[in-house]
Amino acid sequence: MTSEKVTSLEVAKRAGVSQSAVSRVFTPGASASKKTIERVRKAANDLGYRPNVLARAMVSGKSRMIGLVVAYLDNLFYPDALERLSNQLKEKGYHVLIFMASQTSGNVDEVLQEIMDYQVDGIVLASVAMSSDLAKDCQRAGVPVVLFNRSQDDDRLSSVGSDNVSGGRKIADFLIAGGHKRIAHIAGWEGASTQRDRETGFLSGLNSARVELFSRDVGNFEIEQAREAARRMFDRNDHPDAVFVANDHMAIGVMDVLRIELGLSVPNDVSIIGYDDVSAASWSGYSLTTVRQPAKQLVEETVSILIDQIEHKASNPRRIAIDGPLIVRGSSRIPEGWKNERF
Amino acid sequence: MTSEKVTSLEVAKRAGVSQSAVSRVFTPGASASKKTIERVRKAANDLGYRPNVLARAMVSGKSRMIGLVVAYLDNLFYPDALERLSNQLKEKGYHVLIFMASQTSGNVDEVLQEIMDYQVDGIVLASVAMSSDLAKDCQRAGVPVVLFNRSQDDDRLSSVGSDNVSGGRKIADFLIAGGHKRIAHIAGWEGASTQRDRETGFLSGLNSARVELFSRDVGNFEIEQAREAARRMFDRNDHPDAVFVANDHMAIGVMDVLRIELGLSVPNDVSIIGYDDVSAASWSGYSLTTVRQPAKQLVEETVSILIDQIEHKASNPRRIAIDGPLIVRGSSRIPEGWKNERF
DNA sequence: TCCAGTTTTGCATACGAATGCAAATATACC
DNA sequence: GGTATATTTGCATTCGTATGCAAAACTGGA
Repeated sequence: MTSEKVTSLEVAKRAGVSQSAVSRVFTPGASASKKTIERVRKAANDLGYRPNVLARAMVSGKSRMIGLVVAYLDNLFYPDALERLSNQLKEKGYHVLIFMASQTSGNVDEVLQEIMDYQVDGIVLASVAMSSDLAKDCQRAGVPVVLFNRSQDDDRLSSVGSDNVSGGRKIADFLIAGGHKRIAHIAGWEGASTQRDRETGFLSGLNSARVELFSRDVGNFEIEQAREAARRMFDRNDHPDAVFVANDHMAIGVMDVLRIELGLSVPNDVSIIGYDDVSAASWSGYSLTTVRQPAKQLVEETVSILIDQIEHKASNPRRIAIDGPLIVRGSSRIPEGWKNERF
Repeated sequence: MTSEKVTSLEVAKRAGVSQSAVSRVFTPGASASKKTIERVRKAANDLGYRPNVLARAMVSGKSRMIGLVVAYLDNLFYPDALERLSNQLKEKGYHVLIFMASQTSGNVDEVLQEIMDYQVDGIVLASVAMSSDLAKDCQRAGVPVVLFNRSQDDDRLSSVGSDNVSGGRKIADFLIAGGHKRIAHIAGWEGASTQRDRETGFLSGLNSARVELFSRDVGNFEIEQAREAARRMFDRNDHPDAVFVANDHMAIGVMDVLRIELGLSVPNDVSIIGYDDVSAASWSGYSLTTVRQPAKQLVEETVSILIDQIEHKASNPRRIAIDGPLIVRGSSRIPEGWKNERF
């Protein structure tokens, strides 16, 4: 009745071989004769034996776990990425130990310590940054770190994201081509590199056309704060005729406020553009024009970097920015003769 | 440069004590003198020592990891629950090892085996079922299992969910009180206990009022399938004047189809009711009437059961169904004189 | 059949921390 | 101060598996 785990020793006895033989049968690349393999497999099956990953980790030094720290789980971009990440890592024989970081707060370092306690083989920080000290610790411990959808000026850290500057610029170009005159921006959390880059690209786009930003507010990547920002921004006679909202999650909240609370028409009165292309952006209720972050590729790169560093000791961090297309939908006025890149 | 993990032995040397002393300082409830505690703490700090959870797990038999299997991560109900679960477990010193199950498929058992390989102390199956054989294995291995938002007729398994029968009935009562005459249902995946229970309650409610179900289709808890179900259901002259959609995730897709593709007015032409009360249900764009699943309480119960069974050896499985209130919003015609339970 | 070369096997040890036991030390009380 | 009791300490072992090393068992060739 009580816990009875089957060990390699028991399998060994039953198969009439040594414990090492059993271990070798379950270790890819180790040498064992056909006969032993067969007998051990049989005994293992009879007893329902499976190798203990933890014990294995102790001696090999590889836990086959990847630590993931994630913040904005209510933004569907992240659950989607999480699912992909977990599946792809599973293919490679790794699994995900998950940790929540409370948004913009500074508890990330503490959480990272806890992660390291589990001897993870690698770490993914999704939309979260870490202190320089910790980065040093990770490097010292030989644990590769990948920043997902955020970058940081620390050459010990790899990062994977989309080209946010280029994305921001595309949005500006598109809005200007659409003839908008009063272009506004609702920012995410200003501490985030994604926010800074998107805004930089956006402003440089406006600047090239000698257009000034009409108004600006901050939503901190939180839907409720974005709604409030929208209310403030439109609580005056001359409101913007276009708003770039720093991600889809907030953009959706903003659209609700504009259309339902304020009775404005999107895109006739105001064009809205988001960023990410989360699934809700393509729902017909929103039909949100946005810049797509290619989640599949982002995750593939993330996994590839991790595996390279863990298994091949490729130790130089990589920084990757993948270009994402503008996905034009119904939430924005479409410039004359605009050829849709994709739908 | 290379990986240099600090061990308790090194700390011991530096502090001039034995390895056991170090261990005791870091083991709550073990005895150590003030002096040793102080010296060990100091040495540990200097060296940046932190106990290795895996080594600890080997000897104690407790990994302080909980395995979580989850399927519908695109339904925000689950990311929300995941976040709560992770946070609450963290409070208790546990962490979550996450695994994806591809929806209605049968790969859950395989995934569970992988989970057990990590010697998790407990398992949560979110919206996923397991084979009876596996349940036996878990019990034999002393690993408690909690089914979250799904139940199963196996008295070895605990389950936590809302009272779906009662919820379904509330919806029927409400629609009938609202004077609806052609009441339809779009079901989730019919293999799920939640689906069966919600529908049972719903039908029994209709039955009590001698109302027959007007039409029925299946969306399998997938938004795209729900949309198609809605198109089929409304592709005729006499369509329903009310639809109970088995969860909010699908209901939102259904509303989009009805309002935007078919030009119907909700709730004037048709009332829509969902189930879960995910955050999007309260967005003004949808304002969906729904039955709330009290996620906070559900997770609290889940954690409480797990901890009880792990730490107190309380070995009798518990089955919990928490009643959820009907949240009346704008997507449904409101009966005369209806007193809103809550908003 | 015998030998060199190759493959397979078992022994012993390591990974890092927790813990039962007995010895050593500290504390209390008279 | 002395004895009885309580607390702290170190030693040695344990958890389950992987692996270097040397012995053993095969293989093929002459």
